[in-house]
Amino acid sequence: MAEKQTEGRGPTQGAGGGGKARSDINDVARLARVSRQTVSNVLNNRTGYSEETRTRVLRAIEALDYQPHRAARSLRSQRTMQLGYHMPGEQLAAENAFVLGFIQALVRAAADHGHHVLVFTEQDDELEVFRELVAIRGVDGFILSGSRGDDPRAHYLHEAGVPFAVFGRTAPGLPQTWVDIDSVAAASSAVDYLVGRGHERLAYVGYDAQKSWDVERLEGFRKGLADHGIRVPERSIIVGRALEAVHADVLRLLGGKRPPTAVVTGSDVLAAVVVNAAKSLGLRVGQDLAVTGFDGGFVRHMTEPVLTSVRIPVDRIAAELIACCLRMIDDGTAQSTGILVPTEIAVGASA
Amino acid sequence: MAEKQTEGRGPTQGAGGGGKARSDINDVARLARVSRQTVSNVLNNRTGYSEETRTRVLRAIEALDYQPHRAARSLRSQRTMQLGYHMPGEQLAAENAFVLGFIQALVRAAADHGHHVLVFTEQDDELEVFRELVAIRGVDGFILSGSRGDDPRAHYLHEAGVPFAVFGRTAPGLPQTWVDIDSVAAASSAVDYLVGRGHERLAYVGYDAQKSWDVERLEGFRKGLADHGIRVPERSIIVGRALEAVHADVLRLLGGKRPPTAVVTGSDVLAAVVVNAAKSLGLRVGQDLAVTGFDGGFVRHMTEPVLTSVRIPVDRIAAELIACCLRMIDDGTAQSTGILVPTEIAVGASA
DNA sequence: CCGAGGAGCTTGAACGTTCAATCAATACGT
DNA sequence: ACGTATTGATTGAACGTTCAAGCTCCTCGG
Repeated sequence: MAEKQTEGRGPTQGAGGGGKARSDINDVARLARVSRQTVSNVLNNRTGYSEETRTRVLRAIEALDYQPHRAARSLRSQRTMQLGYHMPGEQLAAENAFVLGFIQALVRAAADHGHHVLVFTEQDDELEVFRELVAIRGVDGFILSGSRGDDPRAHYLHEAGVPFAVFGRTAPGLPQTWVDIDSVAAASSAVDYLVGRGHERLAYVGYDAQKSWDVERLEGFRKGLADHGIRVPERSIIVGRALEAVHADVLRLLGGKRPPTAVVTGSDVLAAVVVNAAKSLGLRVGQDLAVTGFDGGFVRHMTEPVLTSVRIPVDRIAAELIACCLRMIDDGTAQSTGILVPTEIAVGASA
Repeated sequence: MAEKQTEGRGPTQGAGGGGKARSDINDVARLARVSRQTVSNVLNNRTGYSEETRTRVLRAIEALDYQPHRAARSLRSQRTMQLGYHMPGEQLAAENAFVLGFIQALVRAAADHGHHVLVFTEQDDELEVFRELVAIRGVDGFILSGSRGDDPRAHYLHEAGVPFAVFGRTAPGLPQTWVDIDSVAAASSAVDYLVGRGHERLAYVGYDAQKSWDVERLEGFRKGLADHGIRVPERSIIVGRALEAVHADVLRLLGGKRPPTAVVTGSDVLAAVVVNAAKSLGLRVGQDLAVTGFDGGFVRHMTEPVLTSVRIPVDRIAAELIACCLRMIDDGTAQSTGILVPTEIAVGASA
């Protein structure tokens, strides 16, 4: 069965000895006895080839361990297969505890679609890196998180016509795709949980209202109270950003007269602070005082007892974000859609 | 002063109205009345043009807001200007508290050199993503961290001839570039600090020996003791991975007879656990019991009082790693070098 | 029997840059 | 004055892929 020997050599070998040059699409084509284009078609599973050719091509790809050159691909197809994630830059921010898990989830979700994640943070001007990344066409789209109100990043990306998906809601006027948890429902579910376990004197500890989440979680707490016809004094609602200050306020509250029996918090980090304060006063968390967290990441395990916490389903959120973003990239259209993903309560021993 | 008008049109405009096509190198060349190549040379600051041409080119670049197309560049130059960072994948691992700060530092350091960071994590097989990234030429090099002993990742990258720099030491036989803190000295400096403040009954709480760091920190603790001629009972050395178990052990230790007056820990997360346990027993941390952490990230502020901690200088480390990695990429040579960066003690109120 | 249409495959061009070679003009040493 | 560098610049080709045509053969309806 005389092979036609179009040009019998294998993958382009460097003339010398050691140089093991990677094979390109032409090598595959040669081995499979088809044209470049057919290989390309198989690779991008388009139509226009027989089943038999397909297997021959796949076999050749396998044999040569061929993988298409990313840069060459992007150059022609205008797709980098990379998404950019703008991470918050503050080194010591308490929200950071959440971000790592989010990144992990994003990376995984992106990988499921054959994409990579380029993580960046602002240097000087917040939009600078965005502009650069868009200009050099370094990514196909962006994932944003931690929006505060009217987000300049969202405005810029919209303006520039670059696909993006937001975790959280932002820039009300803009057509955009977002994924969010129902923070109000989530916080109020924490109240439900505590009331269900017999608590009536509740308190709330949260961040001051910098991001929409902070506002909504407090709102959810208030709604939860209202649902059960409970009223709490205003001093039982503590908000702040500096953990030291929050700690002091909590100490005062717990040490005061008619202290709360349960505390809902806006994050696991804050819950840890509350646990700390409670223990300083000799209270046994989980027995003398119930505490719920909000996040469900690794911080939940840092306290003793392990926190009962409203878990933010990062995997689900990341999957939706990536899927939405990729859909926008494929369609080229920016329709306004929002997805609310449900939270659940991860039960620990703190409440 | 009649312009020569080689071909007077500006950046390639889409015929229609709205389409604002980006300008390419030819547009710049045209506007500056030089050739592509000269623009390219200016861009990559090579030699071979007059100062006057240079300014003309720069002016043109400025005017057109030109930025070279990343993919085109990589295709020809074989440089992606991207580095890969393999992040640990476990969602709930306590080491995670450290990773985010490290990523932030890496991203910043890379940006200082005009590079981006592609963060990834293993899916199934640990090396799978490495292989893929190398095959498609998605990055110029890798940054590794969290090496445990003989790291298969390092072996693979060495084998494949891909530049990489490691935070921590690994794979003893391999020529490689690493940056590390002197964990032994760091941990022993914590002992010095505590002894300096009058403590004699010390304890250690660390992770069990999975990574070299864990081992060295304990070793440093022992060295510190030896330096001061102090002996501690073996039960004062607690190692484990599950935070709950560590908590229980610490409770037992602190509640026992002749409990330590100071605890050195192998991470801020563990220190937080110790603080928790101490408070459960009614001890005032910073007064009745001194606790030192190890890391210096945001976790340090999660406890009350704020932790006194051995700070790992992530910015410095990231800068060195990136610089080393880029040097390897430029030179194409993998020489064996190691850099030990000093730690310092971030003084809080816990010790 | 012819022409339209489609399935299956191929070919030249293009994407935007850098590489390698070349060229013109000026400066230099003897 | 003449060959030879040196400086400043240009041009064709190449990187490895996908796009946009095109080509060939076969089928099928009229």
